Amino acid sequence: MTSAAPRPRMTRQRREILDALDLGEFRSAQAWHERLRSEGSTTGLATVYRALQSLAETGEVDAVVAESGETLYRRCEAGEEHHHHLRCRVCGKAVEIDVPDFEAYAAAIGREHGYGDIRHTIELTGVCPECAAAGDA
Amino acid sequence: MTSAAPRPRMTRQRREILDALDLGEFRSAQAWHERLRSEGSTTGLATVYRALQSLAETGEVDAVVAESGETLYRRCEAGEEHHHHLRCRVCGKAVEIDVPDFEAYAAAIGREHGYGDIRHTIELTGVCPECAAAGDA
DNA sequence: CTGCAATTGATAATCATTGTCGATAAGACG
DNA sequence: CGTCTTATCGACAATGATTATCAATTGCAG
Ligand SMILES: [Zn+2]
Ligand SMILES: [Zn+2]
Ligand SMILES: [Zn+2]
Ligand SMILES: [Zn+2]
Repeated sequence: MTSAAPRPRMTRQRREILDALDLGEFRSAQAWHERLRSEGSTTGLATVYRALQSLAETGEVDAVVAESGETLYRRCEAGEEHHHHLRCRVCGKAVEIDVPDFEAYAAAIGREHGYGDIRHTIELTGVCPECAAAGDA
Repeated sequence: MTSAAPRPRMTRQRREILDALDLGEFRSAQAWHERLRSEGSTTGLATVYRALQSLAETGEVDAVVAESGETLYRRCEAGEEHHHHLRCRVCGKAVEIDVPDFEAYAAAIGREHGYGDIRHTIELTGVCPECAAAGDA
């Protein structure tokens, strides 16, 4: 039923974005754009937004909504399953964590209340050792 | 250390907002404002934003950031402790849920990775029975 | 009752994100 | 390889939520 997903064209811009993603932590679309520009890329901001959104939909990158409302993106381990992060509020450095049984637990709670199509969000944030030492608290 | 919190003045506007909050589900600041207006209130939008923010800081109302980036507010049970919700994506109806030991679990994971000042977010969303029946899926 | 700082509200300003649209270039096909 | 079709670009305008301004009010301490 879902129209055959037409795989995106491999343009120079998309390639650059994928590359940049490889070495980074959670950053906003604008931050990724700035980084690209600082590396000499001429890719436009709107293009970065579009690419990140598309990548997030296919699960190739993780997206989290910060308290400020900005959406932050990060490249995940290749072909990785659903998972969660412990992220530094200061520098964005993230660690993937394991939340055993939570998936099943969530579904059970939903059933218990008659809710269907359950989805969940678990975000852990803190201050990493480096940032704590630097006192950027 | 934290400057003595000067309790907010009890103005007509603040009272109205508190009252409206009593009977509601998760709604955006703008939605709460519209509701007030429809009830005859003349309270301004900026005031609603300010009141909700202030209430969220003191924990008198819960605030969650939707995927869209909007912040949604809801009045919680009086004097309630930290807790989490199972919320309907369609109508906003929410149930408070219990996530045993997660607080301790989160702190442990943080310690394990050297992260400090751990905070967490757990949001469960689904479609409530009524909305499922109505097929607004 | 007075005086003044906290609060309000209409409005302008921000800021992230999305839409527009002519120009460009993947990539299918021959 | 050339062509052709059309997804994708990018500069810029538009949107929508939230915040800042600032003069006018008004809790409320004294
Ligand atoms: Zn850090
Ligand atoms: Zn999960
Ligand atoms: Zn609550
Ligand atoms: Zn519902």
